[in-house]
Amino acid sequence: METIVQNFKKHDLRPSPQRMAVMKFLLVHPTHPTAETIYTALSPGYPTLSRTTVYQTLEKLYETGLAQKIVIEDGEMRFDADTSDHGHFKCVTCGEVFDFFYPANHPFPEMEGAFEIQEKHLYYKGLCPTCKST
Amino acid sequence: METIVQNFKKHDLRPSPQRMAVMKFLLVHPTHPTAETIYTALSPGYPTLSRTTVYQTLEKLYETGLAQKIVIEDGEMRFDADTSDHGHFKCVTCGEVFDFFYPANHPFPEMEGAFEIQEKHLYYKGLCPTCKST
DNA sequence: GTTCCTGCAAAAGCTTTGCAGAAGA
DNA sequence: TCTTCTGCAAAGCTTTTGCAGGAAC
Repeated sequence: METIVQNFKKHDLRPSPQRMAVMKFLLVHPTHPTAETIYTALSPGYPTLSRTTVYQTLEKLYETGLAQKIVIEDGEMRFDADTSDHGHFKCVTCGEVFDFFYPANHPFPEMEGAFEIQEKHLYYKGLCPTCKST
Repeated sequence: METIVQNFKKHDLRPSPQRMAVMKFLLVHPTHPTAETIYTALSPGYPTLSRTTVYQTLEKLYETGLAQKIVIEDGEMRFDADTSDHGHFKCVTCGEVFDFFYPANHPFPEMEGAFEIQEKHLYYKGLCPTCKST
């Protein structure tokens, strides 16, 4: 909790109750939620919370590097407070998104020419164990 | 041209003029166009062409494996007639999408457990040589 | 006082769906 | 005939923007 406030201040983000709630939700639910999911989950506790605030908060978290923005399917942006390098797997049947990790020194393809790479994203699609066996 | 017709028939797709035009556009323009880009480009030649047809055609091409569906940014689906394994790089400044290739035997992270992987996507973001030097 | 933040309402952008007519098998 | 395909219009969803009031610094 303390840490969240400190991280916010470090990035010139005011630790408003709404922002704290969104960040806390991401930390407690590492399920790569969408903005809508977060909004729906937090609404009962923050009756006046608006989607606008959720969207803006998530964008801020992404800009400051406090969260990752994940795009696997069009039309749904997901967020992840785990900003370490890791991949994502989306089950095409149940829609759930799983993490998968790899060593820090894992070789990634190089690019020819003078490209400046800022983000690397890796995602797979397929069937999760549960859906596969059904 | 002949090949396109044959590929279509192989997958039970009728080679309508509209579909041929979309497929041909993808082959001639390996620039990962969006549905809108394709629609805009083809409209002059097919005055009655509708977005619906473009969207449906692209979906069909994806389902039959004749094209790849690429999602990097939310809100824009891109398509690529090159269905070989390769990565994509999107320049955050100019928006252009570049291909990058890697050896067929390039090691990709493994997943623990009984996941059935159907698609692997790799994309980078950053600055392209032109935008970097500007 | 000035800047940042919230949230309502509206707009925007991309994609999908319903449906009727046309074309092909 | 029966299935597939096209395309107009409308709807659907997610996300963004304009703006006014409020809070923090």
